[in-house]
Amino acid sequence: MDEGPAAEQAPHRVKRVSMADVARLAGVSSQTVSRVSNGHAGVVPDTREQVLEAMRELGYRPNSAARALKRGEFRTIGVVLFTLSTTGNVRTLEAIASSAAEEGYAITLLPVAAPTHDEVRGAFTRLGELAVDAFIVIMEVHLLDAATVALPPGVQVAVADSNAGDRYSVVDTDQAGGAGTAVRHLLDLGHRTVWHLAGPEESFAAQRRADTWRAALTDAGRPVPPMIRGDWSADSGYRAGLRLAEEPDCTAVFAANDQMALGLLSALHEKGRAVPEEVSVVGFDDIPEAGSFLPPLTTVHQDFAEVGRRLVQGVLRQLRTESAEPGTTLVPTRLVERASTAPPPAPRQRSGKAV
Amino acid sequence: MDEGPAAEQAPHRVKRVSMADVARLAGVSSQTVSRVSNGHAGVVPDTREQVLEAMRELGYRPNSAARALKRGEFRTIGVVLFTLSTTGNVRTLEAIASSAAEEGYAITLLPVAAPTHDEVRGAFTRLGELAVDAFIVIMEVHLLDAATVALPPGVQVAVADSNAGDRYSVVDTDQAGGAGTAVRHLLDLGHRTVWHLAGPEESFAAQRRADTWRAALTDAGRPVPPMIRGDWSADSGYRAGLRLAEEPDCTAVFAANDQMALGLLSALHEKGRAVPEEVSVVGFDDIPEAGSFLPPLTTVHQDFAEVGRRLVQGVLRQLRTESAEPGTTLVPTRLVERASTAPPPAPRQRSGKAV
DNA sequence: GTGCGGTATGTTTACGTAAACATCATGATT
DNA sequence: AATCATGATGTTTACGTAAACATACCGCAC
Repeated sequence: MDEGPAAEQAPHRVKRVSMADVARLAGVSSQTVSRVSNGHAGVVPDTREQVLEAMRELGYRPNSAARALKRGEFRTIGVVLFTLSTTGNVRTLEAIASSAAEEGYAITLLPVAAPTHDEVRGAFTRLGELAVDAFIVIMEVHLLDAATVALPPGVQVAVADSNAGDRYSVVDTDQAGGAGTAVRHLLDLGHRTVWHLAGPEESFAAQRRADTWRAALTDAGRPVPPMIRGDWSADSGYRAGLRLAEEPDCTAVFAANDQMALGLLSALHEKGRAVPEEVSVVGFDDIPEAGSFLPPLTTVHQDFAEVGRRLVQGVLRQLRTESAEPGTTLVPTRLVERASTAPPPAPRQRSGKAV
Repeated sequence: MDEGPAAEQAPHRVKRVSMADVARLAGVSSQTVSRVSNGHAGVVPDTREQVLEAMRELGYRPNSAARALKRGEFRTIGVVLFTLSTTGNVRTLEAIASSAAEEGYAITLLPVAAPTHDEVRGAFTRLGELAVDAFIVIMEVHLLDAATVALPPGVQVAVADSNAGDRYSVVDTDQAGGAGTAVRHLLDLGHRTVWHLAGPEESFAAQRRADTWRAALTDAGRPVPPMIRGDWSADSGYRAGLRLAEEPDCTAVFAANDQMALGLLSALHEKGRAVPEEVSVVGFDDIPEAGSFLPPLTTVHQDFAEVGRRLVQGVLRQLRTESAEPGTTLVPTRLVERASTAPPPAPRQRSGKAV
């Protein structure tokens, strides 16, 4: 049987070992092999051992396509995202992957080249044909809207970075809580008001942080300085910093993420504005490097791991109950105080043209 | 046909639409549906339109499990990696994902919890059962060795961050070229020698960079200072920086990655050692934030996108030719000069106890 | 010893797709 | 008019697995 005539037929393609091959070698039916393979009861130890031995000898590996076809499930979750260039996405993805692995699920990545409606729609179409039981979307909601039409029915979805809690199961960091804490921290330190270096308009998270910043100032009866827009990059933070350095009134800045805070720090240093003595800076994210910035950055810590975990759990629960669970779950943040914040320079005069 | 008796049988499970359903509605055979679905010729426009209409109406999506079973391929590449916490891995993964997408392949992620032999072996076993045609491994070679036994035969592999070019198809950044350029840049600036802040021992890339650093100094007839070991993190760079700040002879440091360089910068600043006036620092990677460090970091740029692209192309080529292609492909680097390097402080005296 | 319950194992079938082969009409060629 | 190539479409089959059903065998109760 080792050198059967069939062995010659396809020299170029490695014929995979199937249950039938194992069955033949072990002298049992393929159903018995299936039972052993799936750990079902009702196989006498003697037979089981024979089958296992045959599997080992032939190097049998179950064919997942056939298995999926039979079972009707792939044990795989698709993850749609735009980019791996933001810390948040990467960390969330990492958490999703490990949570999924714990549940015996694999992750299939579906990168979307550009955040345009067409691209997103295309991605969803492909995802629909993909070997995936459910998926998790990490992107801005307004793009998701456009793609809704293409959302394959019956496939469960969970979403991050979005406010679509009315239609989907959304898990997100408590943006408002975090931003509020950041602003209040600066106010408590004695700053008259707080400037804001915001993320890009398209980002729900950025918008949420900005809204909260404005509300926190208004609630405290403080003036609201003009908002500055960045694009999450350190570079945009640098450019913003050059502008802010020119504002003598600016003693405190809340940056919407740590990368922009880094650029900001760089620009302030270049312009001779000392942090935190003259200007206090707070970031958002708490990336691992934040503690090594100059000065070490006070920032809002996001628990991306928890977001990822809940995303996976949510989508699996939906899968099991066969029902959607719209609603939003918020993961709390916490402020990590380091060395980039301090009380404002001096009991300044109103018009503040001193120095 | 809309309200057939079969409609009631399974209220809880969404019965997926199959080719047969489409065929019935369109009044053709399922083979014709298959032909339309795969864009084969030999279907009259009239019929084709009818089929497409039926597909649309029923929301037909091909079942990828059945397709994979029939075709014997999944059009999916598995990616094994330890962590998404290093820039290199993330950027490489991103490039892999988009290159693969261009070729019509999806990416399945297989995170390995801990870099132990058991974990790796387990990961490979799982990967063997996964719906994957080939895979790409991003990890240290000595761990790959242990797992070789479990490598499913007939499945093609490409590897990054390894020197296993004799057995696998390896694609890597030209570590030696990059490290050599970095060291020579500092030497050319007039520094007597260059210190090295190395990455962790397990990393092939770290080892390679360290070896090259040593060789470059030796070639130039310069003394080789003791090597300092970090673990890629900014934190370890900070700790190393505290030590280096105590070395009056140290005027130039080559850090094995940008994160460690960041920590180093932070420590040097804290200790009052000016960069680049007193100490020059060169990094490796050129992460997007490197330009915003204080001072902006001179570093070796790695083309991760190219590495990812070649990895995918390599593995697909192997898949098509059904043959392994051991060998190593090196992707060139280039030095990005920013503001963290300068000539050494002064024409110092030999014993250098000045200042 | 006949029948019965239970267990170990074998046989049939279906999952959805697509290759291979079969059929049928149409119109051109003899 | 008979033949044949051509193109459009239908029918059969196989991919590898696992559920459902079938069978064979064992020991025990009557």
